[in-house]
Amino acid sequence: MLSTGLPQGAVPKLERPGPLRDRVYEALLELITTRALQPGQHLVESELAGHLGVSRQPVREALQRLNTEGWVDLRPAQGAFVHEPTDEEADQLLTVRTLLEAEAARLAAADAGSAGIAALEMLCAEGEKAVDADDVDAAVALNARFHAKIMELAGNAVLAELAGQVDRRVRWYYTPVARQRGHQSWIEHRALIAAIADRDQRRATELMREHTEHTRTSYHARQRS
Amino acid sequence: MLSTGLPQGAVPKLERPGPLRDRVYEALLELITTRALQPGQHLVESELAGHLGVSRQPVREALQRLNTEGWVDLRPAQGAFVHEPTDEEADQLLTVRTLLEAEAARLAAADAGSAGIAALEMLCAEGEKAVDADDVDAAVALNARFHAKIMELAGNAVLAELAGQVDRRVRWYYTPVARQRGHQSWIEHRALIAAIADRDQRRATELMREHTEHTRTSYHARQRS
DNA sequence: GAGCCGTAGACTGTAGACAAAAGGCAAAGG
DNA sequence: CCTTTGCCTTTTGTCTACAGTCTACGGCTC
Repeated sequence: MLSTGLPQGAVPKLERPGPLRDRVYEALLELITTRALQPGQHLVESELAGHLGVSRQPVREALQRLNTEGWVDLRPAQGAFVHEPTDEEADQLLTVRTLLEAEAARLAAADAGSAGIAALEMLCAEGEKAVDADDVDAAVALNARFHAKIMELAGNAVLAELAGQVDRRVRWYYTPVARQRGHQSWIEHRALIAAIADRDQRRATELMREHTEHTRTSYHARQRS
Repeated sequence: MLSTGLPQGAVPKLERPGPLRDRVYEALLELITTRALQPGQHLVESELAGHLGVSRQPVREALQRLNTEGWVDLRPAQGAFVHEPTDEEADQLLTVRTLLEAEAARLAAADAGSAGIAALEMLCAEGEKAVDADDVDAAVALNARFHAKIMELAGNAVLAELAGQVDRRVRWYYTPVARQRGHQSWIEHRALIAAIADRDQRRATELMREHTEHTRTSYHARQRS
């Protein structure tokens, strides 16, 4: 036990830079999701290393992680290429997302505390405000946080881990479409919160399923245009 | 077009060793799942490198991949430790597995061809034979192949990818328990095949759900002993 | 005797260098 | 004019070396 009277949280933990590979990973993921690196593009290690001011090694490790998570394709002895999502893959990903999110909604409904529900409602309110203000970026971010919060309330770390990755990839494909939907989305969120507050597992599952299925519908509608 | 008269498939493709990191990855995963490397054990890079006859680099890359997939915990500036599964985590993993497998069964029931069903029945027959012969290792392997086949029939690559990883980890936790169940398991498989052959999505889902839930029950029963 | 500080060892994190393989281009031959 | 072959450039895969950091042990002080 510390004998000093310092409050526990006051020590800023003197933030260490942390492993370089992780920061490279974050940077590359940001570049990919923002379309700065386009699908199919050839990623040259030395190039990225020079651009980021680090050695090739951390870049390599970051690329490998991105590979296992499906963001880049690592062709042996040839290099890394930004993954090109096919329509089929996007569809399969949406199927899985629906599954995971629906289960999360069910679990959240099973044991949601009033504090959690309050947090959801707050996020929802902010989201609606962002939509009204036409602040699309904020709305998208709040949407992500809303779903993440439900995951948190579900209390299943493994599920959250998988859903986090799937969601992020879905959002990558879905970004161009996201600007259409927006208002309707938050209405559905409201209904979902109500179901969770009522501890109605079946209704929560069904609402979340419909909600994510609407995403799929929007995606396909977009594809055709 | 080749002017030589060589038959197309006869060329053995002269198997190249492939990236060293992948083989190191496979080797380490084998060592972990077979309990040669016990949970909590400290994995020293240079040690493994020397033991496998390679440099530290491929070992590092393999460890990082194992880290992202949840097999080892990579504590910064301290090294890699074989992940220690907690009861809670095992339970969450089983929940997710139930979810994924049940969906796979539904999809398989939705569009299963007669060829696929025949393959399932063949695997089932072999599995029953292995159980009767008390060949536990073969039975476990065939069980894995059976579930993998259903995944394949589901025709969802993303789902298969996730389920493959989850399944392997579940099997890791579950291995000591596996020797109890065995006979009952294949009876349930038979029922599942019948549901898929009938294209009864609801029944296939439910049967697979019960089937994987039985695994959970066995696990918890084991825990108490 | 107990607790603290200093030092040494070991391991990881990162950088740089070398060898091998793949793809592209040009020149020679049919 | 087309095909094929050889070379060359580029990029990856692997190894070795060095610096930073954490842990553990031993001595020292109170």
